Amino acid sequence: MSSNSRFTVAIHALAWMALVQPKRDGGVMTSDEIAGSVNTNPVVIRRILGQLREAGLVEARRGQGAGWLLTREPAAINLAAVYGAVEGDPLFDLHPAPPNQACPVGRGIQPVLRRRYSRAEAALRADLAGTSIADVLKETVA
Amino acid sequence: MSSNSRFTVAIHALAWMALVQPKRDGGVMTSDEIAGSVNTNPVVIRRILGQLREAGLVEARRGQGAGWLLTREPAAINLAAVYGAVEGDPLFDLHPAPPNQACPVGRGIQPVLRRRYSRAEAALRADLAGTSIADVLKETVA
DNA sequence: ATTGATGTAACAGATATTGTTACAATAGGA
DNA sequence: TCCTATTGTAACAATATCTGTTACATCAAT
Repeated sequence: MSSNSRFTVAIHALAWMALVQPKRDGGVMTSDEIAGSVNTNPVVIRRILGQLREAGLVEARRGQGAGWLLTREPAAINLAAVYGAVEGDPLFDLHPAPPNQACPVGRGIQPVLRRRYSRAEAALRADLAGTSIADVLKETVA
Repeated sequence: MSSNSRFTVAIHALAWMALVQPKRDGGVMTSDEIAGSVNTNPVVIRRILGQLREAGLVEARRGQGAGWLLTREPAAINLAAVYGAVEGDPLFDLHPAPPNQACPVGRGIQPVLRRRYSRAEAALRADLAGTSIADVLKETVA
């Protein structure tokens, strides 16, 4: 599976925000600062934080003194929410081309796989839900 | 996540082999026949069945009258084994470039994520292990 | 008005995926 | 021994995705 690192970058950004934000007046952090910790380009960070914003996990201030803020306590952000925010597509694809409808397997397998895949994905999310950004941060700085 | 359809193709091929093989003398099926049901090119099938062969789930006969055979009962092949056979890469990537080692989060987060990701992947596999090719086939032809 | 940040479009390079052609290797059977 | 049907695999094209990058409009506090 050609994977991607958005989940990692999102968790890293949130963990760093959780660490720094309380120590800072106003608490805003810029995409530039976050990019410095993740070691990537600020636009990459803005793209990913934009997805987290749509999911309600962070908030962006604009204008002078702008930046990003967590909207919840780090302990109230779990990895399933982060995963849902940055990962839109289903984990497994079905057939690239529709299977042969003249074959009993080709005709019947897609709904079976769809159900099965969504159960597997639910199991993955349930596991991810057991860890929060606060948990990740605590382990990371330990 | 840029996904792929190898898992789907593998399950489809195995389910069809499980359906047809018992009805056939010798039981071998060619990549051409399987490609006809999946609706793809025989080379795509041979590539994927090759991975299943390396994992010991199927066997290939060569020469005249060659083709593919299941090496186990369909009830003894579970989806976690199929997933393991066709999906080599980890589910989630870490950082594209090493994070900033001067930052406490950048320095400490990778081992935490590695552990966490491998736990999530184990949860996924555990769920997949609960379904066999026989289960898929039964639901598919129902 | 100035300033410093977000939001987003556009593009390049790298890589993955699927489909395809081509052909060597294999082994059964005439 | 030769013919034949199939696997095994390399090579390539088309497409898509991912990451990084430049560029610039938008925004709001000072």
